[in-house]
Amino acid sequence: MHHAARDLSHGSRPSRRHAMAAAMTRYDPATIEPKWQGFWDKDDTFRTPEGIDRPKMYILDMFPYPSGSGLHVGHPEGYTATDIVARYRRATGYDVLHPMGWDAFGLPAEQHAILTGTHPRETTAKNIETFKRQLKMLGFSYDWAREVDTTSPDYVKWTQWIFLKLFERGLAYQSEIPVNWCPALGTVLANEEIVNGVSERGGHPVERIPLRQWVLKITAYADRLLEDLDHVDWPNSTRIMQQEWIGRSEGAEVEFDVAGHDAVIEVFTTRPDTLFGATFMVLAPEHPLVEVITTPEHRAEVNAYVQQAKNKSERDRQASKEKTGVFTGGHAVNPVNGAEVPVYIADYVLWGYGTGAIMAVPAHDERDFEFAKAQRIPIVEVVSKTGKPSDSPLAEAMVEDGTAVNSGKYDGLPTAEIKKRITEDLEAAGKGRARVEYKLRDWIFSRQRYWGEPIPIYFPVECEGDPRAGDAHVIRYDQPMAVAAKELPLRLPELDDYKPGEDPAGVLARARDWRFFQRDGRWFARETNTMPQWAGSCWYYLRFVDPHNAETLCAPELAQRWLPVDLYVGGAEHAVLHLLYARFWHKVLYDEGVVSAKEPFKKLVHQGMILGEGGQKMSKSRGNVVNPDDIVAEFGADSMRVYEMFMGPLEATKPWSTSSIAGVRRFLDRVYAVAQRADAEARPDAAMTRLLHRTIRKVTDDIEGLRFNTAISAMMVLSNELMKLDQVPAEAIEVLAQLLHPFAPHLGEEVWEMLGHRPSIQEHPWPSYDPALCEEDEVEVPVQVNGKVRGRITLPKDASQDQALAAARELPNVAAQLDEKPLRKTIWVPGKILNLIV
RNA sequence: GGCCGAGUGGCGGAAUUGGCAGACGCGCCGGACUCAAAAUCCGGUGUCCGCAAGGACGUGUCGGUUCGAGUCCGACCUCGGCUACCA
Repeated sequence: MHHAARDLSHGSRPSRRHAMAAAMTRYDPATIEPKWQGFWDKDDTFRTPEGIDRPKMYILDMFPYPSGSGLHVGHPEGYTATDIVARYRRATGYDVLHPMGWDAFGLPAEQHAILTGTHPRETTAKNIETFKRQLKMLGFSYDWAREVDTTSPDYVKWTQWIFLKLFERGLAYQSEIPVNWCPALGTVLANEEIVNGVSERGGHPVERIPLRQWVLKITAYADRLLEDLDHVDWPNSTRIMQQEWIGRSEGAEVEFDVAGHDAVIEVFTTRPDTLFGATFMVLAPEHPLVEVITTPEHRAEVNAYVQQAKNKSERDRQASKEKTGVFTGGHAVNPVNGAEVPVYIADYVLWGYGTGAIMAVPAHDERDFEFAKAQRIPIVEVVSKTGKPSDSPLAEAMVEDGTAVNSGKYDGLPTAEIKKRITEDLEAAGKGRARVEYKLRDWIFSRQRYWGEPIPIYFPVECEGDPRAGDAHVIRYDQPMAVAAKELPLRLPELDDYKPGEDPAGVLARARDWRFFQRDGRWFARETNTMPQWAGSCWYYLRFVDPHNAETLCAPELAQRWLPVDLYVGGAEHAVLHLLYARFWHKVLYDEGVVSAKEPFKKLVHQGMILGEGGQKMSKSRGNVVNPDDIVAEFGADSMRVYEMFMGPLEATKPWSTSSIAGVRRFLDRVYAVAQRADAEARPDAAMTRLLHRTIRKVTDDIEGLRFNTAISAMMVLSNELMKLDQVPAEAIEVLAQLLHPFAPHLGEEVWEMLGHRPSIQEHPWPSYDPALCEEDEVEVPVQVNGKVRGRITLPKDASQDQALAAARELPNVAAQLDEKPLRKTIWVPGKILNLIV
């Protein structure tokens, strides 16, 4: 244990007499919590140290979107967890970076602006103020000098700077692509922002129209994003989700000549080994060859199907799993055997993946099997488990590996082998080659909104007069030009009206004075799209490292000092999108030389959801929302913090219980009460010494393992034992205060001060334990007969089997059993159990 | 349908490596203090049988491995989250 921490030389030394004589004061969080929050502010207790001689620890929360409704009880869960680790690490000699900021661009403030005319900037500032007040009220040890706000011009400048780097590297490009246009929201949505065919926010219908968009080439980083998942300490489920999202698959592209046309249908398949079983082909309805190969007698039917597929919303496509499609009348030639197979169109083939066309092998693909059944297309088995073709027709698709059959010269080869051989042969014949496909698509990066970062690009304008006056003009979108870095940030124009218009160019298109400008006598037009909300959160962890740097987004030596983030805590809902986008930008910045760590977040933990009292999701409509302001007013911030950590494992979903938080408050009341009885003369006896050491060990280990619920339980046990003492050793209270302070920092500081020490408690070294003092001299060991406990014996901790057996024979219960039957076997696990088999 | 996770008292949960199931807290019951109540403190509290000593049963279900299973293996049931025609 650290003896320096017991220096009682200054301040009032609490004596037993003193404590007994003075009237006991009640624990009053409403007084002590503001007191210590004021002290921390004045003392600058949580400023991030700037030296480099001590080990560093970067502990980060997913920063919140400051919504109008203020903090939810779910927020403090993760924030308390990281705060405990931050305070614990400071006390154990680390330089800690623990910052907080605001992901403040976003639709709600803009929607509010549309309704009320209030500028989103004002709404956002007000909401930030509320959030910050609430976070301060909870006593989190953030270094507020590093606060960042993604909407501040200073921050936007660097978000735009990163965009320019992406543009320079060819990773940001424009594309005229069918996008998810949501008329109600007046914007385009990313695939991820659509759930069940309607917008994630608001549930509005979404239609697909072709529009010019900015797209980020995240697919160029697919392999690195995949491979580096092996080097992060993340929840397995999250790594799997990212792997599946990236969706790498190895296969081959194969060319099928179209019979009677000078055209080729290119397909991607992961099963080139099943080529001999390809009994038909399917094109996506959007495939350009549909026009070419459709025969006159099928044209009407095909056109109708294409039209129907176009009108079908994503939701309708998903609603039915039934395989529909029509025959085009065209045929294609299988390159391995020259067979002519019919070509269909069907909407189960997606235009956005692979080549938008497949070779269909009904015998070995469930979807093709269903389609073939519906269309009465022959099914040819080319893989079998036994190495021989089946006697009866297949009842379902056989999708597993096996041995090739009905495949000409490849018969008898195992699946892996024929895949390789057939791909090589196709390549030699110029009819195919190995190919890797990803589910991951490039990231549609533009939004037609106001409250986002303007994309720092402009275009030449061909115009006879003044485009601001509405004179006819042509914007040369094919000649995008980067805004000069020294002109950043490119600020948003002021508007009177934020309503989305019918113009898919976005709200900013209406700000003509902003949009058009003249330079050297020529007109130019700014990009009117803004960035999606993800942009700011892609790199905020980096800005926290060097938040006020005006020269660069983050000095490389500081990035080197602090990155990667050692512990990142946030909701599982960001398992894919935010975490994948941030990793992508990080890797670009790595290539750019800004950061030297390959991955931004080393260890990641998702806190679980907090449900309402009844076990239901908290929601306004259920009326079961718990407001942190109310809880703090009634029980105090420390009770709220300790309760949220005591509810259960950090990662678990768990229901709120107001009577349980009252129990936690009683625990803190008792700590405060017993602290007033601290006696500097009293010494802990052997049993208390052992308990102290064991508690230090348990709490230390549990904090490191993020098992806060069991750490709190151990401290409750300690305080219960201290309550029983007539004379309470001050050194025991010191230990309790130190162990408790990361969880209940205000009470920790208060007790520390009551003991006569100078604040802050976290500047005093964390207590250490002696493993030898944790051990009992004697252990109580259960005695089993035939696996059932029949009694207990108390033995020295290193007792032998013979000693144990002798002691066991003394137990009447055991002796009776042993008298009846002979002892056949003895199992002795020292210190754990004695099991006698009779 | 696929993937991931979880099923333990009235409730939240504990048991980190196969070794006393139910730590700690809530709730409930009893007691002390009080004229009384609240607060606080003390004791009890898995279920069943028993006056008791004690015994039987018990970690979603069924089976297996083991001296011994909440923990390991196999099959299944239920709940939650994510995902959903990616060739």
